[in-house]
Amino acid sequence: MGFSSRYHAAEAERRWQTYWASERVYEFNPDDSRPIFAIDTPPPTVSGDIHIGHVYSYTQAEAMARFWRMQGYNVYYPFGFDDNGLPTERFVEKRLGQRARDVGRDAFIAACLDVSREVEDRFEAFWKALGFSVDWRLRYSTIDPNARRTSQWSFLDLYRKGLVYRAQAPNPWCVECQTAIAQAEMDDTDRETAFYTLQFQIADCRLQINPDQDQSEMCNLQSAIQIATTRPELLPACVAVFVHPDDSRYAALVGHEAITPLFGRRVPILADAAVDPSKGTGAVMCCTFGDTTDVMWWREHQLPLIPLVTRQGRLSEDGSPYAGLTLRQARERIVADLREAGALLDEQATVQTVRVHERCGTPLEILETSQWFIRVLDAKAALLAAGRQIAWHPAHMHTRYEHWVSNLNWDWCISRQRFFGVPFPVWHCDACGGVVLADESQLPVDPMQTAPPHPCACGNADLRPDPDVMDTWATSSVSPQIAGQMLDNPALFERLFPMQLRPQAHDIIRTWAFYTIAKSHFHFGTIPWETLMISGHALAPAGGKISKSKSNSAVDPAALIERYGADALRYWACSGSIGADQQVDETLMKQGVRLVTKLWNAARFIGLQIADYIFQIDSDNQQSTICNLQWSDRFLLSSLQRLVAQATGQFRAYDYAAALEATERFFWNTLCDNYLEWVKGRLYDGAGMERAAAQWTLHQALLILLKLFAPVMPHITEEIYQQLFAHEESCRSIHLSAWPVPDDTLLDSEAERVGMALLALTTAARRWKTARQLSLGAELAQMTIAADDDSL
RNA sequence: GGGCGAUUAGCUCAGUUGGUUAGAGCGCUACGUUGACAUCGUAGAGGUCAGUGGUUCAAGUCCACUAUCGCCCACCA
Repeated sequence: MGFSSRYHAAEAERRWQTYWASERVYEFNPDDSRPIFAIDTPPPTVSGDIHIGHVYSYTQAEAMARFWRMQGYNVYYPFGFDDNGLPTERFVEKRLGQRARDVGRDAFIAACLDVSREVEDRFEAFWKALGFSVDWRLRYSTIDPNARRTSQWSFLDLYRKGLVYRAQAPNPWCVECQTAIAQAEMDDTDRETAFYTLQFQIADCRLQINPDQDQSEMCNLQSAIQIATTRPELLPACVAVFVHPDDSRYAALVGHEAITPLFGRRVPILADAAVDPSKGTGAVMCCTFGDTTDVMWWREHQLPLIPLVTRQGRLSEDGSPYAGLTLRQARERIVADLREAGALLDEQATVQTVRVHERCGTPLEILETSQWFIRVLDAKAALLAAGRQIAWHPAHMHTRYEHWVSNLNWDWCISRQRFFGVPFPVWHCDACGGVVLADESQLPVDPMQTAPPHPCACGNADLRPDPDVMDTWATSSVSPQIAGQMLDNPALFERLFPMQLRPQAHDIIRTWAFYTIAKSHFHFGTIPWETLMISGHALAPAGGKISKSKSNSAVDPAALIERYGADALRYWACSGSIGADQQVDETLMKQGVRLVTKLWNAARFIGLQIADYIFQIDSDNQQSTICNLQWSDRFLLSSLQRLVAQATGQFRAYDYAAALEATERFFWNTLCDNYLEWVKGRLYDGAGMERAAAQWTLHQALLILLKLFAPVMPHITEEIYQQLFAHEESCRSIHLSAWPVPDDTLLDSEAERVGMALLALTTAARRWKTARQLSLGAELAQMTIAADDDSL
């Protein structure tokens, strides 16, 4: 074998990936008695291709998995794909160029399964090409039978614990996707709209006139009230007008009724402190439902409900004569008619922030629908407490969780009126309004295809299957239970759970992290993992978010592997600090390539120089070598022990980036630029123990540095390790070898002082030569140095 | 409106519990092919650490305020 003059990354990386697979280097062994380190891998959403952001985030976690494996843990490293749910449905709809409801339930589900499978295989191939140490036997998807079964088990468990309920309630609704959604799935966007001022007549206003005052003025003042709105199309659903209780302009009107223009509906004028008197006219109409304030007023003041907007986003019969129109059409017509009727007093363009569905950008409506909810609002305090038991890296990300939980104001709506998801294991009884749950033995079950286990308690056997599917997060929030094989292998799960690590990006703290913590709390009263490792985002080279649709070779992961190699791409990913966003920077990838080359060349040289020593190593030989270490050897070995201690501490604190930087600095500057040059004389011309001391030192340094680099650059380190050290350590792979432990007997502060003096001497000599434009190889007649260290 | 981050060399970023002349890589300038490496090496130029005020013997680091940027949340009639 031996070292060729050049390292061919593409060939070597493929070769080692094949070797790792055939040697089952990363497979979890349940019979291994060492402590387990279980990782709750983030299953990427199947909604597009791999992008550089995935590489950034996943690689950082992968390097940590390698570190813990070398620390002696029995690493459980599964990999999942989140393919069930709306994101995948939207992706597939886009591909098919057809809406799900037009394709048909069964055909659409089949298409989703096909597309998911294809995308997941591509992802897996990519992660393998990046050298991921995943145990691919543990691959799962959130639509597979085990995931569906676990998810349905979760539902049944929560139902029995009284933590899930079905309610007819106002809830955010997407008219584009035609489904209910949860609070966590809402985004904000600005849109241009108009602020309309409408004139409402006051009912029976003449009866209110005080005969002692000027009649004409009084009548003008109180015969009408002006309200400002951005949603005139909701006028048919107006159920009240609100003013602020301290607003003297309207005080006299509170308790009376206004009449909606065009529709002539009498609605009460009510006072509520939630009204902002300075906004618009200070009087606002309450519709069912324009926003969450309307919902609050509707509840608190027990107002009637007019279901104006249909699930398709059109006006219902309650909007007659505008029934059947889309919201947009209705707005245009109603505004025009208001204008004609003289009820439109003002119209001003304005920019308004509206809530939209994060998946499609469509403004959300609030509809009263029948949905399943999980009671999270009651558990805020417990969920905050759970969050505090988890170690967050970086720590400040915990604050986001705290704020999200503290500010929750909806229970978690988990039902979706969609297709590609986990069905509810439930049949409804229309006779008594009760439900029949599936038996656990039936799971996973599709109630549309399977008969209920028994008739309803009321005797009715004609049950209606629940047609909905679960929110995708309702399933991915049990990823520790899915990945940990809770139902198939409870004994194993017992050992895996709570898991040690959840890596994920910061944008899904409010969803995946939160929901997983909630589920774990509800099911088991425990936290799901000990540590949360939160990654930042990769930013496009010019700054800003990576657009998934943009195909740019500077951010195309496959092209980057081809151009720089997996190790170099990993080097870039791991140079970004934990939790910090980082621009995609090809100069860092080039730096990674240089580091790989430098490692190769240094190893090639060291390998040659120590070849005649390696084979002699035995304890006697090693002992006498250590006794003959020179100042420079002792300097290098001593500072190496400090490096090991430092890098180990940094890895343990999830600061892989700092560990990498320190290791690189030591390797490049201390070892290559200086120590190697110092000992060349001894290596070439020295003899006996003097030479052996340098050989042993180089041997130790290279082996330890390879191990410190191994989590970030698994291929080049394996390549060198296999050539020089694998036989000696009797190890199949550097990645199964033991992480170095600092050897305190090698600490030598005096030698480090001498080393610093040697460095100063070296630098001075180089500066002197450079100033005279001499080659660094030029011989110097003599050197004197005013060193303050007389031990030289 | 509230919160969390960030602001350090032309660019991308490090700067640990406050401690001499603030670092790295890239880029730039000059030089050098020395028996691992030109995908290299050496040396150099380049920063009033966003601003103001404060605490301290000592502040890039701690505190307050301000500005700009990013993200999260709330409001959004």
